[in-house]
Amino acid sequence: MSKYDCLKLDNQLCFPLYVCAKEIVRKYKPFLDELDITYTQYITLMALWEKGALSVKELGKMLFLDSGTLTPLLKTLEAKKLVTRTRDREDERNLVVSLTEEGTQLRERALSVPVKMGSCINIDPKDAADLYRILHTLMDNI
Amino acid sequence: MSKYDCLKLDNQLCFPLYVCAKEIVRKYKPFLDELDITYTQYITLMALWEKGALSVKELGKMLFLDSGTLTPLLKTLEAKKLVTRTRDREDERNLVVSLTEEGTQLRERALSVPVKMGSCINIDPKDAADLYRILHTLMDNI
DNA sequence: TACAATTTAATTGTGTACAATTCGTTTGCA
DNA sequence: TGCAAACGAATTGTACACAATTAAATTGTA
Repeated sequence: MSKYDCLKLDNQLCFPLYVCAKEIVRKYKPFLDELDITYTQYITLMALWEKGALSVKELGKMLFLDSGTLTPLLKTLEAKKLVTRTRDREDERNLVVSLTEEGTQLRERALSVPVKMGSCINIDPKDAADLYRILHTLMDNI
Repeated sequence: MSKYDCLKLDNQLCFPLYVCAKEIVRKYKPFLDELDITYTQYITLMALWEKGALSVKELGKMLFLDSGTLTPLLKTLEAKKLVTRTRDREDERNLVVSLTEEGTQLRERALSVPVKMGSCINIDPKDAADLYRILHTLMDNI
């Protein structure tokens, strides 16, 4: 019961959030290694698999990432021949990121990732639902 | 209702976790800037304020970080004159990290950080309690 | 229609993160 | 007691993450 209690790690909400996020991303690693992609590349591909093609700005908005992170990441995905990067003819400021044939096909192999993750996370279904809701509420308030 | 639904960003649990952790750490930035420290340096100091002195190994266990992250971070804190790094006389393999006078004093100024964060996060108290419990359960299972 | 303001990516610089490896110290045991 | 195994930190290499700045293209407006 000290005035410093609010500075104890155990009383923080952000710290376990930060740890869980890191550790779960780490859990993904062996499964993503099989696809030769990182977690950030994985969520980028998820956005593209769903939407087909997106500008860097749209990707940034969906993934909460800026061009400083996305530009080198997209160049890496291009080097892996999973996406193409082309300027929008209508507005040359926009860079359009599209899936290649190979990038589209990777979706099939990626189907196993959520399955494998599901069986190694071990969370109560109700907790998962609560967590999902609370995190989305939090995201909206930020 | 496609077989690819499990690969939609909206159906992920890890993605909002990753986003919320990042965005909340970003919310800390202006307040931590005033103390001239980063978020990772902040949680390191929190561990030290609570325990006094810790080896790199103990810090790593508390913070879920390895020496690859901690070694340069602790050298930075040492350069800022907030901690000292000395080898344990009993076992020269251990590096003991201790607070300097200045590092100890920083605790006073840090007291305002949780206060300021509390008023800019805006989360229902029951949700906060649920989130805290669920994240700790998750941490234990990883 | 010039040109300032805005928009979008790219770049630069700093600071994590972590896997894998290396290095010095200590421990265990043959 | 000598030496292999284990241990703890440091190092190396790769990949984010983001603030701040720059650069190119477009838009709005006087």
